Amino acid sequence: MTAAAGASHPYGPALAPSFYDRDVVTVARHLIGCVLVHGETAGRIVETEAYHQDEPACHAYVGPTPRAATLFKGPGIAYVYFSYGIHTLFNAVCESTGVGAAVLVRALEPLCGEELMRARRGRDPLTDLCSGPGKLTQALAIELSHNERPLDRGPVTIHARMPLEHAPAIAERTRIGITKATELPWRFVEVGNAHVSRP
DNA sequence: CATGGGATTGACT
DNA sequence: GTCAATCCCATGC
Repeated sequence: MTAAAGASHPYGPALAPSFYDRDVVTVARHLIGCVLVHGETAGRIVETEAYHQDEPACHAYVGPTPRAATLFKGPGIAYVYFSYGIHTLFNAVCESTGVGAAVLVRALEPLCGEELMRARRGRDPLTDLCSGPGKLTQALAIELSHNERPLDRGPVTIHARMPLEHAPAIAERTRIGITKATELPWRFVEVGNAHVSRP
């Protein structure tokens, strides 16, 4: 890779808060193909899910509890939380301030820092580095301290699709691993991408 | 304050 | 296919 210290990323510009200030399902679809960056590691987003306060699978459904408060604090910030006592899950908060909504990033195609990802994950196969929401946070070293940090300024940032890349083919699915509102087709995957968590 | 469950993963039958 | 790990948070007494 390139990357002298201080050099700009070889990706498009970081997405502004206005990108996230839209219907959360639309944002989930548009995030496919964008690039998630943290330090020397980066990956192309290939799987997302939308969550909104009006449906019971969303943490914001019960209102702004201490954990879910982040979801109401305005578009373009990170929502990071622990699941199953083991894994950290990364979301991008969407829609207007006061509305609880976020996109869960579920899988990445590694672009930069693959050896660092392998070291952090303790695994070798490329498709086992970021092919799940808990895996990608471990590979990119995303932690609870990144909660509520702005996604256009970092330390964790999301960038527009790589300039020369054509628009990805996107398939719509139902969300995974939830018990409520399972019928909503709010999961988006890039068709045929080997890094998706579940085909 | 005690308890139960979860937007998961990895190891094992 | 099954199942344990492990801890924060929401809920209820």
